[in-house]
Amino acid sequence: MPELPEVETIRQQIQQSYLHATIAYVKAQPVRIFQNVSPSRFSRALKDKKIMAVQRYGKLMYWKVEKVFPVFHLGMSGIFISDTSLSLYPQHIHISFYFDDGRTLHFQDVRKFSKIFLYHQPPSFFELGIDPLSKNFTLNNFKKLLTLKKMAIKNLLMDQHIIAGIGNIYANEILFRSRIHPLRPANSLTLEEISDLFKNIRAVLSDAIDHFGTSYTAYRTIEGERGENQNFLNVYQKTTEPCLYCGRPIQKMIVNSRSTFYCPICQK
DNA sequence: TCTGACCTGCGA
DNA sequence: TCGCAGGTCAGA
Repeated sequence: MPELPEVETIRQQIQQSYLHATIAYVKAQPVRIFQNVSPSRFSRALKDKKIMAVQRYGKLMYWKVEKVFPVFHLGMSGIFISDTSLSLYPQHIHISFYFDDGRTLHFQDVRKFSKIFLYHQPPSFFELGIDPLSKNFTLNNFKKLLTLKKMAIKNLLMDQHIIAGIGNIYANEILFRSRIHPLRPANSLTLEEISDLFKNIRAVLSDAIDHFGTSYTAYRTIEGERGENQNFLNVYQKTTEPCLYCGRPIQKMIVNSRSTFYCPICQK
């Protein structure tokens, strides 16, 4: 599920509602999503601790909980839901955070592709590429990432080791807005195309955050509400619908085992 | 570079 | 019943 805009929406909501809240205790179920920590150790490490910060890097969200740092990768279907919306989604709850003010925040994941880590120092994310909404993501740095890379531009945009945060929905939308064919080798883009693509990466992701993310299937905000960005998509899941620019039908193909939507007329 | 595996639910 | 779904990784 969640790409950068959905994770950022969730991060903002958790920060708004739970920053400086104290976790009284945690109930964590024995599921495969725990990576470098057992559910019981995870629960013990957070008990009676205060959330000091809620951060995001790429598709990862992490909290500073006094001296420990839980890190959440939401996989395809991970969501956080508050106790007020729990009745809407009561199944597949893997972690419940009980706060000392009586509130509860639940982590749910139907498909169990999420990954939970716990660190005792600030995570570095050295294995990930540049976060496209960070200060480090400059046009010059982006140019350097593209040169010498023969791989298809869509694969490059989705490669988390190169750029951290873009998934299938937004890769499709960014390339459509930039009028670049998904299979173009990255090193074949002109300077003008690179500049346009750079702007559109930030614009598409920022617009999606403004719309609280895309709810195509599972994604919900912590209050159980759908995002709104699905109402603003131009190509994703729009096969046979008319292209915004030329009116010819949007087409679908498979790239790197992922459904890819594009306009064969406008995207060169 | 590609495929299958990991999971569950939904719609055709 | 089958294919597909916002992700990632190991192995061929």
